[in-house]
Amino acid sequence: MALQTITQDALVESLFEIIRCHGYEGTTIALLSDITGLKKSSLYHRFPAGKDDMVKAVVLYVSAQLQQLIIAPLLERQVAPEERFSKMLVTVKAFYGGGNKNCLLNVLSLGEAKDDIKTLLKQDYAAWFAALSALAQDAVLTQTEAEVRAEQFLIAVQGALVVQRLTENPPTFDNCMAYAQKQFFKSSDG
Amino acid sequence: MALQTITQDALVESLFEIIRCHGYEGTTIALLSDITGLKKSSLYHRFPAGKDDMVKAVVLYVSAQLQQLIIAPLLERQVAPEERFSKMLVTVKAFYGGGNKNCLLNVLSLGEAKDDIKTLLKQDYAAWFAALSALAQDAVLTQTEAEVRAEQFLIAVQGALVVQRLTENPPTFDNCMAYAQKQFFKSSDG
DNA sequence: GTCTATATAATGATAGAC
DNA sequence: GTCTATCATTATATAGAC
Repeated sequence: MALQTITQDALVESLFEIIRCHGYEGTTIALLSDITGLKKSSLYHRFPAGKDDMVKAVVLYVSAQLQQLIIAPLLERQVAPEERFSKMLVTVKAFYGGGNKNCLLNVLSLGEAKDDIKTLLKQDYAAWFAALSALAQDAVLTQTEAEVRAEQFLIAVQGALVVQRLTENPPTFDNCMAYAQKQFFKSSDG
Repeated sequence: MALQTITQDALVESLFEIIRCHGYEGTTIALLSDITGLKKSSLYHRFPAGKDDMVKAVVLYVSAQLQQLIIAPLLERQVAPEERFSKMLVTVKAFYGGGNKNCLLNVLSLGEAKDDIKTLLKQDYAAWFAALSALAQDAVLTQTEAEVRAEQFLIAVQGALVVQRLTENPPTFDNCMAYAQKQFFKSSDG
């Protein structure tokens, strides 16, 4: 059998999909080995500190994705707020597989991942929240109201993912995102 | 050291708190033994089929709680819909410890719990959804709109729990519930 | 950098005394 | 019905050949 070869990026992407699906304690080194095709000792060669090292690499990868694909576009002030939001939704739907894939923030904040990992997750949430809040303020809302909308939207994302996983009813997430967009930009009184 | 003694109800309640906190794979028999004070073999005596038996007992216990404390009061048609909803919120806030405790439906739908357990979780969600939908129809909404409101509320519950766990920002859940109540009963135009 | 082989600890589960 | 003691399996992790 030929030696396995896989770039570090492709490997981390693969680890990400496994971890978001199985959670921290549900992800075993044997499972990572089986799915990536790399033997366990090879995984340890790439991540000397073991499982936590692998999880941390995945979290950092997701942080970078979040920053590039979601947060940066949200802050492009030359684009109209509604359009920035729409483009974010396209990315978000793809990122969560139309609501069929879990959010790492939910999955890893549940398990007994190390504190430094939970701090990174918290920072990811905060960054997304701040970008949404800034967008809402660009759309003429007060800071207070903008922060409420940002939080409500992120609650809708996490909640819809949980509910769709639970009910296995695929339109839930996409429907919820469409509704959330209307709510995000509605006039302040309603 | 004296023999441990604990009623089955108190034991299941204790198992519930451990499982909702640590998840399916994060909950080890050793941990259950440490916290309940019962030795591992005593746990197996009470739940001969092992871990899955324990989890199933917890899920059935939660189903009963949901039915008695949340669903039944929601369906008391002699009480005004707004009041039924308010009373549900009091129960829900207590049940989730003001947003500091996890929902078993989220926790167990993530892990690799057996299919019959996931079916029970699905039924719990469906029962809560149906009761909320009936309540919304009592409050004069169309069936379609009632079902949207019911789903939106349950999404808010699950999402707010995730976000509060993530941010460790305690008012999140209670604030979200207050907002959700207003949304649930607002007039149909939006 | 990947592999085979192995060490060490934790996990789910059982046998049998009291 | 609870306990001590133990088992078989799986988990994380390492040593060393190629």
